[in-house]
Amino acid sequence: MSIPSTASIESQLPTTWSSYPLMPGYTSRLWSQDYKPQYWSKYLVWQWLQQMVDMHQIDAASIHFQNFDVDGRQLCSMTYQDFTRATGTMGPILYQSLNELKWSDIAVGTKKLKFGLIRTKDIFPPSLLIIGVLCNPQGTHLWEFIRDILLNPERNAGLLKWEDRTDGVFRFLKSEDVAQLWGKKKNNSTMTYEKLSRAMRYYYKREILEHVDGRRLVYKFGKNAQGWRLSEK
DNA sequence: TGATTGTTTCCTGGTT
DNA sequence: TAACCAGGAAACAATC
Repeated sequence: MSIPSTASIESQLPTTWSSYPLMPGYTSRLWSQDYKPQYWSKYLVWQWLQQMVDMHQIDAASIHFQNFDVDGRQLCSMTYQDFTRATGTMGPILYQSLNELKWSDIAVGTKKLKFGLIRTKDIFPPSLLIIGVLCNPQGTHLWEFIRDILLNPERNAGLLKWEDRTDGVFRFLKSEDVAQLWGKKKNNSTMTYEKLSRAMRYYYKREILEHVDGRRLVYKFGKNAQGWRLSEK
């Protein structure tokens, strides 16, 4: 089977998520054959990695992210040893998860889904459901979006900065740019920092963020925010 | 189909 | 005076 290039795959994807029909209980994006990790773009590889970090409460600092600056085809060619070298003790888990995805019977699943009779969870293995969720931008919350920018400085063009990495204190460097990026993710061209910050303030009550006194553009992750700590286990 | 959740939008008033 | 902060209220879309 020949594998199309990442660019050609992405050019075939819809520009908006809503252009694919969703069924009740079905939160994944329908990609037909593109579910397979072999077809992932670099971005999806990274998203998968992020999701695994969150799911297994991995210390993100222990992962050599530069080793995952690859597309799905390159990812699938990585050996067990490659994963262990790049992620330490998490290597086996990531390797197994990837293999599970590589060999899942996607064709059967998508065929059944076309008839709209079966919920995703009935036919997809758990790790595949993870991909479904992470491929859905509606599933990514604002605080996770912020956290992911902070955790990936190579993808963060001076938008946000850690003030105190240990305490989870961070600062907006380009508040409006972050708001624009968030708006782009949500297909909302009218997003502003004013609106984004209102959403941020709602997190105080849920203890996802903690209030930082008297400092402009500075926020702090709270006890209910996960995946940002250096030694989160 | 109603309830819930997570924003989004708008607003007023206060602070830096 | 602009930019930001705080939080109430209502609306909205997705999900349960």
